[in-house]
Amino acid sequence: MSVRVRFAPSPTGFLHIGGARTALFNWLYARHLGGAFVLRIEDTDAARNTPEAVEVILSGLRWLGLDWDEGPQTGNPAGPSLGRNGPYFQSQRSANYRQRVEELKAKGLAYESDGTVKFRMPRETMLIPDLVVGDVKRELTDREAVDPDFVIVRSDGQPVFHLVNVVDDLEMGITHVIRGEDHLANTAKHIALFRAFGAEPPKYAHIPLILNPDGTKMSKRDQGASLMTYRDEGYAPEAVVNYLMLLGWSPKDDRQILPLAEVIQMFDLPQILRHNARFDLAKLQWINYEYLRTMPIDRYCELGRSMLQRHGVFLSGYDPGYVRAAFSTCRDKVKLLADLPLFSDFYFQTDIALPAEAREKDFHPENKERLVKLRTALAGLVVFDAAQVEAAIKSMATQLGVKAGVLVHPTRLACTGKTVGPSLYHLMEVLGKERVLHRLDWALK
RNA sequence: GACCCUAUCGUCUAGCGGUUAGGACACUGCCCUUUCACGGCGGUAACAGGGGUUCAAUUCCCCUUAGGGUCGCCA
Repeated sequence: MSVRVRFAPSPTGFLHIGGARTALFNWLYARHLGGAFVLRIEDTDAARNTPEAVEVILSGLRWLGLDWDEGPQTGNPAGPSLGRNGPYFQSQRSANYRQRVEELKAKGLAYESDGTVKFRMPRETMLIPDLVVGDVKRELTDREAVDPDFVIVRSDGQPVFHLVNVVDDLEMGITHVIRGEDHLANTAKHIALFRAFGAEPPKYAHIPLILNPDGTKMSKRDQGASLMTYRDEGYAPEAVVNYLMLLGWSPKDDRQILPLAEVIQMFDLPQILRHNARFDLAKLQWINYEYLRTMPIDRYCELGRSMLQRHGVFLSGYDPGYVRAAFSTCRDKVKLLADLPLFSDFYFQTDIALPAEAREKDFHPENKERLVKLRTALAGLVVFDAAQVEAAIKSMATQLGVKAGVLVHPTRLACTGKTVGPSLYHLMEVLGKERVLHRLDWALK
């Protein structure tokens, strides 16, 4: 039988970074085995469910590149979906749950109590086989020893998570449940439910959780818990995926940057580590930088354009070749795409404003005299490329008996309005002679 | 309170009885250098503690400690 896994998030309005990793591991396992990756929306809690909240999940998964074989295509519960095992919204499956509850009641395995329906949980130690953790013997807790039965239908008629989760996994033919370790203790309930339906439970794989840097549980409110903040701050999705897969899984050969295709080949459940991992932003940033500087330049431009746009810098009026050249000079200086506007916006401005203190420090009369001479030299260049510009500046410095830095610093300020940025010579080449001379004139006024 | 999981540098990890305990991030020294970076060559840094088993434990077992999770008419 072919493998079927699922990611079953609840639409809370955002996609948790830990949920994203759970989705990733499910996806990886499905792709590794050529199985199906099912997306199911657990929207039983009507109060906080909106189509928008579902869209957040869908767009998060799409952003990461985790495509699903079955599941909704939009946030609309009644909308289009992929696959023949739907509906994929629990809010659309009430009839299934009702029928299953009747089945349990008919078998004497569920009963009514205080307006609810409770499941008759076996009063015994349960063995939970787990592909990651191994066999777990789950004894009854003190409270369960008193009464192990649990509610499966609320007094308002709504079915509870444990019930719907099991019914859906059963009816959707899920073979492997890969989920966070926070569900491990609950699994005894789920196994009992499967058996009550006369079905064999799926294989379980409980993966460790992602903790905050200080080792506490990462909850919704914690900094960095939402996947989308990484997109907004300019992380490349391929880098986020790479980082996430390294939390609890390792290629065991010391590599940190791994092609996804290769990971799909290697990935398997038993090698997943059993202990929780702390989220390390510095490592993510490093990985992100590695991707940023090695990805195809067109991909880089795509990410860069949308980042600048979000910062109010519009590039539609500029030649694509110019934009590409401009971004190229920033590539190995910018670690986070969010910093790209700071490094590149001067390429897309007509007038450069000099900081007030720079006027006094770098454009005092003596320096202005030198810069006028440099301006003349630059104006005389036939080929205005980085090598020629560098040669011109250095020879002018020699001629004036000063260090190159004396000319370099003010020239950078005149061209970019900033003290940091791409390599000066290269940035001047990209700007072109005309813009450079114009900016020097402007600064020397 | 009960139950469950876990434990190698600060962090992510390699290790599956005998290793100078390896790599990466971070930190840091030097070099390179037009800013900022990159890069190159180094450095600091770990087997939580205590018992066993064994000729030999980071590795296997037990206990303690610590961290995390679960015991809902949340999911």
